[in-house]
Amino acid sequence: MTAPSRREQNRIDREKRFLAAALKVFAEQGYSGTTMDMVAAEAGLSKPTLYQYFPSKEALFSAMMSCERDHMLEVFQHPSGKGMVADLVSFAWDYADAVLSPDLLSLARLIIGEVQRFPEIGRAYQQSGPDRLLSGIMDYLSARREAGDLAFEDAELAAQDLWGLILSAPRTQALYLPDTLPTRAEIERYLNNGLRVFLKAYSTRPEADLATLQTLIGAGQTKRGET
Amino acid sequence: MTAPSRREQNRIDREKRFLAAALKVFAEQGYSGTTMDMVAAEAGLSKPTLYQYFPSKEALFSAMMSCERDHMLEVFQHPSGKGMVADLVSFAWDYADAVLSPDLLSLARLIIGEVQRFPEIGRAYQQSGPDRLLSGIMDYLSARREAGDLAFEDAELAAQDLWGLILSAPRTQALYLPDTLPTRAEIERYLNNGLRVFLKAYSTRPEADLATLQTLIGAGQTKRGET
Amino acid sequence: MTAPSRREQNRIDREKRFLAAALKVFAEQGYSGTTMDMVAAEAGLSKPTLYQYFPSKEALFSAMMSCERDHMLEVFQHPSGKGMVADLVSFAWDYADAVLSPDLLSLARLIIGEVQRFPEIGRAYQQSGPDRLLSGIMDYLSARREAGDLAFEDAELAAQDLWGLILSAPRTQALYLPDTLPTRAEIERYLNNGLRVFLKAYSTRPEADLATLQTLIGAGQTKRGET
Amino acid sequence: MTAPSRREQNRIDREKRFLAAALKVFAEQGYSGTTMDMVAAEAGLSKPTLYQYFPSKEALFSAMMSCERDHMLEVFQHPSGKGMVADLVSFAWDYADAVLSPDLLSLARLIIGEVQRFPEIGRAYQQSGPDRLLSGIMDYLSARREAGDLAFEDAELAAQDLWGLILSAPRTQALYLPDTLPTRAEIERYLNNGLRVFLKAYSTRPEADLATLQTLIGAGQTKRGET
DNA sequence: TATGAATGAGCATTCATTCAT
DNA sequence: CATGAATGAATGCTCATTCAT
Repeated sequence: MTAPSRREQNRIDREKRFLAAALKVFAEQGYSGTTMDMVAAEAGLSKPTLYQYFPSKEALFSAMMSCERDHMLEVFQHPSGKGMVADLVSFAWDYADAVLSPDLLSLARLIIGEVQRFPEIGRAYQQSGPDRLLSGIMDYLSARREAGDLAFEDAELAAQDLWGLILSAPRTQALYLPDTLPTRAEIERYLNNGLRVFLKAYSTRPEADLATLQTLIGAGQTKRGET
Repeated sequence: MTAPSRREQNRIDREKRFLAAALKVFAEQGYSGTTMDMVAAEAGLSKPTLYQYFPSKEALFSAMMSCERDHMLEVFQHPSGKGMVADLVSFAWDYADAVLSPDLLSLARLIIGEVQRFPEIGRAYQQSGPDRLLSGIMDYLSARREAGDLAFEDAELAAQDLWGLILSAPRTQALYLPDTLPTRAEIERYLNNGLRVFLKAYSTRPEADLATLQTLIGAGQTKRGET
Repeated sequence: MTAPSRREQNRIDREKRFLAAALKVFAEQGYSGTTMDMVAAEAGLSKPTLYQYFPSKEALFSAMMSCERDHMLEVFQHPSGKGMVADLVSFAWDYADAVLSPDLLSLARLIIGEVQRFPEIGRAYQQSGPDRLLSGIMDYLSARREAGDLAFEDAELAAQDLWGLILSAPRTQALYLPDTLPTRAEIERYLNNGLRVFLKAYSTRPEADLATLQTLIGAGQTKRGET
Repeated sequence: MTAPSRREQNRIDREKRFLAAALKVFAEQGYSGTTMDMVAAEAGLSKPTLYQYFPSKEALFSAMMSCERDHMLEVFQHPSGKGMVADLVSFAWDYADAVLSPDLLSLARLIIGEVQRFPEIGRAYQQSGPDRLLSGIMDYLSARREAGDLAFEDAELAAQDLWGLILSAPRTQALYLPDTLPTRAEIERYLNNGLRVFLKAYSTRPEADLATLQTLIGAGQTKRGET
């Protein structure tokens, strides 16, 4: 495993700069609204250099999307070990932070807006983002079913229910209203309510879990630090 | 009430043709990706004629959006009178048919993709589409709470939960995968599951309602005709 | 000589309206900057009607120019009979009023600006405007030479000298500075000075004539009413 | 003082080519009649390249005008030292050559034709062309008055008289008849006559000066080489 | 006859892409 | 290798001109 030469390193740096610039500009302006000049300028390099790294606008777009797909994997968290309700609260906040972050929302808007022209990208994003997230949830929920904490037949449906209860409303709204991100308080409202419904429907001992949830809420443990 | 002259009628027809063409092309290509030539060609008329009706690309886009917003109001249904579970099943299919129709999905993708450049349009769509739908659900659920069938504190959250349980998953997927619309069977799966969870969490007599739901499902009454 | 029918009269009226509109718009916007829509709108009629009277933009332009050429003939005055100096003063003011009128200046700018593309029009204007004016001056000056009041060999040169002394400076300036027409006082200054030089150079009794001029100036008879 | 790099030189060359092309095409076609394609083609370069140098048609027009205004300053001459009459003859020919050159006439027509749409340009031209020329004449005439050769009160009027006597007629005609420039003989006729009238009116010893003028004319010294 | 409506051709301007340095 | 400079092919929009009513 030889260390990359200085030249090679330089090359990689530039590529990253172009990809970061592309992400920013494409997310802000959309595919057709983005010009190669904008990307080059944002990267602080020249247009021919950009073309040396990516042979066309479309290639740049695809490469940027692949790159983002890779980045997205890092969202998933491990259970805290403080019990299911605490785990779910923790997961929920992690998902909310990720899914409602301005950057990811911009990216999602971009993909949704361009998906008819680049169907592969929609599929790729679906597989690497939502699908992976969903399967992470599924794994956890299945483990809890094994542990006797939850009861359900179809883990996928249960996971989708959790996601839908917790994040569907704020995310849909955030997609349509880019200048009014939900506040922490609003997120908390959706989150607590969603978890409550989820536990009512899926917990094997709903009263206890709802009480625990209430405790966590009362203790302010569901609230995260303001930005 | 004079009938519109032939001239006037012609004018209205052409305007409609342009708006329909604009909807199609904008939905397929996005705002920047759409050219006035494309719209004119799709409408079977010439570009200067298009400009006689709409003074700019942006005006055409806005007019098309207003027009679509007006169309969207017609979705709402009245309760069937056959009981709450039957009502909910009926509502659910109506919403699913509307929300998952290719045309409305295309329009939603367009709006989401352009919302950073046209924030007003996102707001307008939110108000005339989702908000109105949500308030329709809220009204019905509140009535049922009055009737003692449901129990909840916050009608808005309850309505959002219903929507999120039933349609969040297929709609999110449909947004990302434009060429693979969910089948009726898949929709049915989400729908039945969502209603089950909703009833478990919100019904004042969950067992009875779940049984009713099961009956409706067993009787195939939740399935609608294939396209 | 039958009177024109009402139809015919209507036709002539419309033509005049179009020509007047064309004069106004062409003078303001230049040839290329003028659109047939502008002319039709200014005339309060429709574009096809305009085309019924003039088969093309160029034809309209030429017709308007011919029409204006005909109008220009009416400027010339007859001697007042109060003596040469009074005549010259009177002529000078008449010329100044005509040549420095905003409308004629606009027309002159239009012709000068378009003369490379429409050389005939420059020639036509030259013949019907300046040339005719010049020959009027020549006739008067020649008569005065016959009467022994003036001495010169070449009447054309004498006439051009008179014109150049009196109007060259304010007219040149007015052509270049369309928003600052010379005031009556400025015109008077050029005019009195020009006449003085002319008389010094051409009069057979310069002292007497200069004294007369001084008298007229002193009596304020060279000043005309302010606009 | 570093020499400009080859790149820089190239840039300057191209800019000059564009400006020269713009002068030619604008002068021939007027502002609205000129297309950026024409200018680019005349310069032998492409339209986008033209836009790289000048961000808009209007900017190109203004830049060209500024450039021409700078060129105009070089016309002024110094007295020959052979006496006032010889000086005036020399001046007169210099002015005539400049003012009646096809290029300057074209430029003047362009400015006059566009001055209503670009009033600043008319003012700028007036200041850098005619005003400067006039003040040069005024200075010389004032010096001669100091020397006792001329008598007048208002130097500006005297200078304008000189200009008007000498050049008003041929220049006015040349503006209107672009394809028939005055011949040298015609210019000479206007010139000699104008100087004669000027000396008659302003010289302190008219007979002597007129005789000198006659001598210079007789000696053919007022004639310049044919083009 | 007069006009609302329609359009082919063009114009200012921009963009993805390539070449020469 | 990196870049300033160049361009063919659009793109939004307009105009002179024509048709159908």
